[in-house]
Amino acid sequence: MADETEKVIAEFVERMGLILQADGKPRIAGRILGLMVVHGGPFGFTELAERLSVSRASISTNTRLLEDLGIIERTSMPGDRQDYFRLSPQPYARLLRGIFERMHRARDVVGATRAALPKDMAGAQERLAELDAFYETLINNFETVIEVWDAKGKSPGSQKRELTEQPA
Amino acid sequence: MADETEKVIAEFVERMGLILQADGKPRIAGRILGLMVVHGGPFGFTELAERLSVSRASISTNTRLLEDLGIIERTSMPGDRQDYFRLSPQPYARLLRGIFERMHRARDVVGATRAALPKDMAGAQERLAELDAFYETLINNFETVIEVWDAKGKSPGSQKRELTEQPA
DNA sequence: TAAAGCGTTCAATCTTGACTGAACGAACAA
DNA sequence: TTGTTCGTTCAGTCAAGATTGAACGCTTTA
Repeated sequence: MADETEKVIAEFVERMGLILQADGKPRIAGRILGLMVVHGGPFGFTELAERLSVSRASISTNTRLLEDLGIIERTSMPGDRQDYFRLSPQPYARLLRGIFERMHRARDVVGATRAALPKDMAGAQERLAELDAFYETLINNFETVIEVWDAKGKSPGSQKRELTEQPA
Repeated sequence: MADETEKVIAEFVERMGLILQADGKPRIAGRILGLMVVHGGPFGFTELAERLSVSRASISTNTRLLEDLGIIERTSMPGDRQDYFRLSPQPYARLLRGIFERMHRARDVVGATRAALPKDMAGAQERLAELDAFYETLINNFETVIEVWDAKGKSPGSQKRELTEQPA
């Protein structure tokens, strides 16, 4: 693999780290995800630690985080007691759920406040209603995107997944 | 105003702080926004600092942040050399732009990587294309929401803004 | 049995960014 | 002029959370 290509990949992995970080997740989680996007194959636990020059403790924590989010899956190889990880079937839609749920929580806060505030605080009620409506449309729209994306993932067209491409 | 009401408001202000924080913005910015949502009226610079028990330096920094985002506006009162702040006309859609731009940047990273990577890395190209497409639909959808919301704000129906409600 | 490799956990460290206090210049008042 | 009230800036502090090293329990191998 060309030197230039290596550089591009390293850069991408790093940027994915920053992107996930901007999403409130640890940077290392993003780097792991980045690595999995470019090189498809399952990665071994130790291998991840080495490639990212990061402690095994971090790999343990962050793979579990990504696993809990449903973004990656833990697998195993026959005759090998190491854990392996690879992208989940619909990794990206899962990423969305985080944002989606945050919005939902925000709307709940607004709704609860609105209900708890006296009706005669007209100005406050009005502004809260507007904020509520805003989150409402936002959430509805997000729901649509997630559904569409999930459906797309279930279509036979993009179901292919090469488990062994590049021994990673 | 009832004691219970005060408590609800304080709670709301605090939660708005956390909501904005989850969005990568300082907590105090969220508290300022929360205060403005419940009490509509313009707030004086010093008043904000006192009500939130926060340094004037923080108010300076965070009002400017919100101002730059287009979420609040700085105004002035005749015969008073203090600065005053109030919600912008379409405050919530502005909040969105942050997320929107982050997504845009993310898609650019993916696109650039895809272009820089050799075409014969079929697996990588395919996965990057999928991620690219994902951000694409996401961005398109967001654009729609923002447009819809902007249009709504421009309709005469919700144009009312009570500048003087509650001397705050 | 012992030794090595595995993943997890936890206390400690390190990093990042929010927040503050103090100093400052500008505008106004006396 | 001096003194006060503004808002801003900046160096320093502080807090939150990411990351690590070490210890641990478990499983496999010899």
